[in-house]
Amino acid sequence: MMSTSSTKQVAETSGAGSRQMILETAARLFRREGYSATSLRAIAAACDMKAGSLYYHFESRDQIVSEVLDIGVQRVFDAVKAALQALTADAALATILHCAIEAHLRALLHSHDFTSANIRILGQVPAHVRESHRSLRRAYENYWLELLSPLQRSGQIRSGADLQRTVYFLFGAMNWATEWYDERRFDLAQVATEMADLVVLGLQAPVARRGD
Amino acid sequence: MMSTSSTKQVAETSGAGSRQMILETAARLFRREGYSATSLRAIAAACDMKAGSLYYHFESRDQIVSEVLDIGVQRVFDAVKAALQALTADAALATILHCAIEAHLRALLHSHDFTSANIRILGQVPAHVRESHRSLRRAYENYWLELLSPLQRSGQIRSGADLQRTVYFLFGAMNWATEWYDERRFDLAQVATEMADLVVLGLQAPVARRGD
DNA sequence: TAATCTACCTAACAAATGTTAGGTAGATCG
DNA sequence: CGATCTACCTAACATTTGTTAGGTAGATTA
Repeated sequence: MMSTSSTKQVAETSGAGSRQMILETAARLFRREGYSATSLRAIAAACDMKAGSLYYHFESRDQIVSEVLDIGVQRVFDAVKAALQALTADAALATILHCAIEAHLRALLHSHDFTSANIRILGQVPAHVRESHRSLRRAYENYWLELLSPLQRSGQIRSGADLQRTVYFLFGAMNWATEWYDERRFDLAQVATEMADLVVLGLQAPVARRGD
Repeated sequence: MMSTSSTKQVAETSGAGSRQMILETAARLFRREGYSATSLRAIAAACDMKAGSLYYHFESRDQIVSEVLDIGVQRVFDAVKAALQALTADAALATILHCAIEAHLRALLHSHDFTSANIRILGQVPAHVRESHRSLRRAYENYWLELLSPLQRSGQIRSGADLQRTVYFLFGAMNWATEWYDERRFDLAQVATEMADLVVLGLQAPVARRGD
């Protein structure tokens, strides 16, 4: 089990030291204000520090944002992998997709600034930062492709569906939730179920473009 | 009233007007670099001007970004409305959705910096700019809701689908294309067809969660 | 011709930026 | 005890930022 600390987050951030706190603060500000609008002084101030002190823990601003980006994808990746490993090997399309979608949405939306920050600022960071981050993103994308691929070969997904684009559509529908999801107005499990219903029905049925 | 308007009208309608050029340049840079990273000096330089000159045409940087945002949504809005007006009143779900999705994607992705800029920078602009832009976005969202609503009442869309969330999912899948679409690698009509297939099948079939 | 208007320009402003150099209180250690 | 290490601090640097004030060449108008 995890530690028995009553306030886990405080215990973790203060226990693991300032470095982790800086990363979490940076992720929160990057997500809310964007990349360029988040200065080192703002990050430092939110940590009760001064800007120069950040250089004790990091070599540059780019290194901070780079780590924030990587952590963001890794958290979603790990969450989805863990959720799917709990399924049996012969799980059906609907089960697999619902499980993966809910895990992705939960990691993305529930108090994880890293994941939301990743979605929002990736298009704003300097090219070399984005480049060094690309392999991890590619790996996560491939993970989804290899999740769907056997389902198409076994006939559970109609052969007409292009899996590459399907994954893009799915990522879009899920990641866009960072723009509208509000945990006070929506229930995450219900959103995940609705999205899974839509996609499962859209993928498994045979194509019938005219009439019904 | 219309007497000596020849000069004025030429200046207004010719694309050579500096004001329009500034807006187009700003949209292009906002899209590529993000909001905070695009300075007035950069916009001006790309127009062969100096930063101070922009204040002859605009009151502030906020006004420029505000107009860019509005134009972005308005272009997509107009394109979708025009495409749907070409349909007959009794068009089926599949036809309507395919038409609307293709129009949205085409306006979003084909050489329209305004539309892509809108998607990318909306989350980065100051709150009061985003606020003044909200009614237009809300109007476009409602347009889609009122597009789907009669289709659900007539039974073409299963009653279990929540239309509000469905529109969110759709916007996500479509708008996310700004992150991966490359006109050299994909065919827009095909992407639109695949997305429409997925969504139409997902919406029209009855919910059947287990087997078939 | 003289006056005005258009569409820019230059130059400066205060504030904010990432980054660096050097200093320092307090803990740890030989 | 003194030495070293940790984790910050202050103060400055060269740029860059949005914005403003005032100027000006050229076209238009009276």
